Amino acid sequence: MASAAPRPVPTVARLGPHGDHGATSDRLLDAATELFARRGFHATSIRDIAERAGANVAAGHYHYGSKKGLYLQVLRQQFANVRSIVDRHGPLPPTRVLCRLPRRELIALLTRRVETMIEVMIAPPLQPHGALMLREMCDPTDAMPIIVHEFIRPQMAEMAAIVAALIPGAPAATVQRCVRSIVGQVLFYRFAMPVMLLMLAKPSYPQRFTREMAAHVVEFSLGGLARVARGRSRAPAPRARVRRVRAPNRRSLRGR
Amino acid sequence: MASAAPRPVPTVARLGPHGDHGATSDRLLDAATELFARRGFHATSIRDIAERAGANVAAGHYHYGSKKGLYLQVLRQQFANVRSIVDRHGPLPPTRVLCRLPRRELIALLTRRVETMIEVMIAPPLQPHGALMLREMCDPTDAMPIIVHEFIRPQMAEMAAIVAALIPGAPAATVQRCVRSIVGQVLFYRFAMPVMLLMLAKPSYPQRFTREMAAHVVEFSLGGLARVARGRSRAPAPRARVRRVRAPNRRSLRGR
DNA sequence: GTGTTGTTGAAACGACTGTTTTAATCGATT
DNA sequence: AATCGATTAAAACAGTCGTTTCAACAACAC
Repeated sequence: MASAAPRPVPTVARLGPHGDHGATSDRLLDAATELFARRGFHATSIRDIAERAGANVAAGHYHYGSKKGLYLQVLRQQFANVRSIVDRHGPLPPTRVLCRLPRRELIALLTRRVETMIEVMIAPPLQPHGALMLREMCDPTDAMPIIVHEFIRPQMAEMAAIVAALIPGAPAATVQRCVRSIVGQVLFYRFAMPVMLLMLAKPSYPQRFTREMAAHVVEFSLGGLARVARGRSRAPAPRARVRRVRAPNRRSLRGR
Repeated sequence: MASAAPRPVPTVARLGPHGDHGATSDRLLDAATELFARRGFHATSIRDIAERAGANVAAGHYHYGSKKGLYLQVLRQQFANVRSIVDRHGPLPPTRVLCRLPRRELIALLTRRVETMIEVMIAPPLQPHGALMLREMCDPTDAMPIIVHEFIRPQMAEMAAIVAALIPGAPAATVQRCVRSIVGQVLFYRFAMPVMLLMLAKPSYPQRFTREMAAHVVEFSLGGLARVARGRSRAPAPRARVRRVRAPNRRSLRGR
């Protein structure tokens, strides 16, 4: 593998203490990726990472400045990976072309995006992306803009273009809501994975399951889009109020 | 405060070191709830909790045995709260009655469930439930069964009953998938909240936003349900395969 | 009063944390 | 061969961690 794509000429590889291509720094990054994804930032120690990488405790600081620096580098690398996968679709046709596409092809475009998302985030073997992203949702760090810029924004922008073409004339806010409905359906299976696996009594999602998942999300979403598009041209439907119910007094629930 | 609602008769309050009603143990639980939700288990120290509760470091162990014991008690209490809110709807009519309900009323039932979910998990002021649940999805602990049993299972079971009535004759697996699509749409706004707020450039969801959120999810879902119900009686649609693309070699992406 | 029981306070325990220091090692250039 | 820079290794740094110990304190039973 590595021999097929040889390292950048080592004679030029003098980039100072940070950012060079020593084998140790790679092993550190791999070990850190694995452990940060599995246990999280706080529960992972530099010593754990060093041991798993077969390196010294000081190596982390030498190559990445600090634990947080290493963490940031892990996320940069991981979401650059994700971005490169997403970009395999090639650029989406411009909006004016998209709007003239037959519905069948629009659906195919949407389907491919949904399938890619499932493949990247949900289908086993699980990649570190999902766990790292989920952890960032718990404790946002400086890496959040990376995730948004490399993964979420492009993914949602492409979907928005397709959705806009599927429900022509819909206001931008409506398109955004629909995109979130589609993405939300997919991400549920990743974010609520522990719950789902516990309820399914399985160690991981079966292949059949992820396959049917993609087909269902597309089907369900096409129905949703159709109704949203139809409803817009008929009733404004400004009902539905979220009632504001306070949580009950804590003490009244304490003693068993 | 404490004088307004006097403690349970102190002469009987002899329940052993754990599980009594001392004011300290309550303050500890409140402080722990707040901090565990905000910073997570590993990033929160017993000393932080004790300080915030105005108690000694030893108090935590005295009342709850260990840090993990305190954490578990926090989750038990919080999801008992959630359960009691969800149960305010009163029991759902049995399935055979549900199936004979006019469609309008079924939609009203679904809407109420969606609104409650949004209110409990998403609408500000944010309660600790959401953060604690999200953290459990990152690092499942012994508290997972509590969450599933007290919150997820009943919520999804009720939705399943309503959905089943809305698409009569649909197989159970289809109903389950639709329920997950609905719940997923809602949970997206909680799980991806940091991303959403960053993209919206807002500190929290505006009231308008959560209100429109509920209306949209219901509309979108009704469309999805309609299409899934219709599609079932026409085409089996066994297409859509998740392609299995491996992540690119890490090294090829490293050096900037 | 004495004794008992449930609760709190201060201090200390050993283990582990991220980080720094210092010296040794390696490879290529001069 | 000598020199220099980049890298690695071992040890120590000052803190913090969860937990324990033990003395003091309060309220009650007798």
